[in-house]
Amino acid sequence: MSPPGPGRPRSPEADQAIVDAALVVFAEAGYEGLTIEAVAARAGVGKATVYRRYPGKAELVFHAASCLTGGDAPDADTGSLAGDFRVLARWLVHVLDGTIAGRCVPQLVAAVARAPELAGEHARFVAERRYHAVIAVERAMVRGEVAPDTDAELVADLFAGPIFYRHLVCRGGLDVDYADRVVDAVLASVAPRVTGEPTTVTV
Amino acid sequence: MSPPGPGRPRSPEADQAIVDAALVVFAEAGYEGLTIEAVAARAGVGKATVYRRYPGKAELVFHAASCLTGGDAPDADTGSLAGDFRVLARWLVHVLDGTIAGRCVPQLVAAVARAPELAGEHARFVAERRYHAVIAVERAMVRGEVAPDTDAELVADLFAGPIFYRHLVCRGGLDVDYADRVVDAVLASVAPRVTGEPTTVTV
DNA sequence: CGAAATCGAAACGCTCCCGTTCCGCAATCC
DNA sequence: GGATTGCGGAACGGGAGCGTTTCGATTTCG
Repeated sequence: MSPPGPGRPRSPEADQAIVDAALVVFAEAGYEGLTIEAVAARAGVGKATVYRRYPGKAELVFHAASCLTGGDAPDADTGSLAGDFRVLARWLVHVLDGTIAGRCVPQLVAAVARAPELAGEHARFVAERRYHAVIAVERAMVRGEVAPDTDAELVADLFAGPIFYRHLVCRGGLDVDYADRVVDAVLASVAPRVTGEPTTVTV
Repeated sequence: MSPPGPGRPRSPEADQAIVDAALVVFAEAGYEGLTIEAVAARAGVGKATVYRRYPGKAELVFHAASCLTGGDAPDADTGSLAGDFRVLARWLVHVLDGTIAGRCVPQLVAAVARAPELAGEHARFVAERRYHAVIAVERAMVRGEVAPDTDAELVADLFAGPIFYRHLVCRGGLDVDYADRVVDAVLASVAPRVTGEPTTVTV
């Protein structure tokens, strides 16, 4: 398929330009609003050049989505849960607020709601980020920083939830300071209770 | 406009059927995918009956969105922050998981990203729910259940964030049990520290 | 050099939706 | 009863996007 038959090989520049353009158009217009013509125009490419690579809109969007990444995850093993969380939270804020991936997320969320075939890519994108937080919690468990029965998945939600919530629902107010405050709050909730004084506030 | 000139008055049943149908179609197809024809068909109504009420798609969606509500908020003044939060969290889960409003939220999130005129309605919908959590925290401050310098807005995010996150990003796993676990974690993070033993886990 | 496949660009027929306009009937006011 | 308005349904012209097909020029392999 790719390796050389005779004839002119496909332009890698066009490959990349099409994917980039597709992500930009997707972020701006959503799945329904994305047209092949718009992508081709933005990429500076003929429509045929797009159709030569993808059978149709669905495949184009699917492949572009699979190229979505916020860049490589930082190595967040700082030695303490607080340090790890701080790195991860700031990274997440950067991905959501400073990359094309962040602008695609709202559209992706909506698209997944009605295009089950996109659900896989979406789950991958999310799990990729979620994974780091879960690992950090498990490292903290080994160190005894948190209770051994801590629910790492829940903690990951507590930590990513408010940041996504601000990005998606509240629109903005997403900065390093906010990330740090969320981290502090989550750390407080997983800090081991002082022995003998459970401080139960519940009814 | 509405009150009686001569002639047949507009059918209230059609009014309601159009709004209901618009919300269902919006939840399934999103703003770009919503067509007047689909709404009219789902409402069991002629296209002209829709156009007699709304100049076009934008106004229809806008009005339908302004009718969005998860039902009346429960009176959540239970006397303790834990009780208030439990009621609010369960109510939020119900709204997101059991009403048309919940199914519209993902589409609304995406639509707001490119239709600034919807941002107002979206902000209203969110603030309406956020308000209750902030009030609950302020009541708890008065009672001395939480520190007087607690950031009520942040706590509201900690509490709503993970639930929206599950609903929007993780897709599912949203139930009463999850709501309760989030509430417990948030309560732990705002619980006053035992005096003299700050239990700082940070580096 | 010749064959083959790509390139950007333009045009094609097709389908779908928009917004409008009719129709015949029903409901309401004067 | 007569005028007026709304009803559901069907049709219309116009525009937009799809997916395909051309075109002439370019780039690579054999």
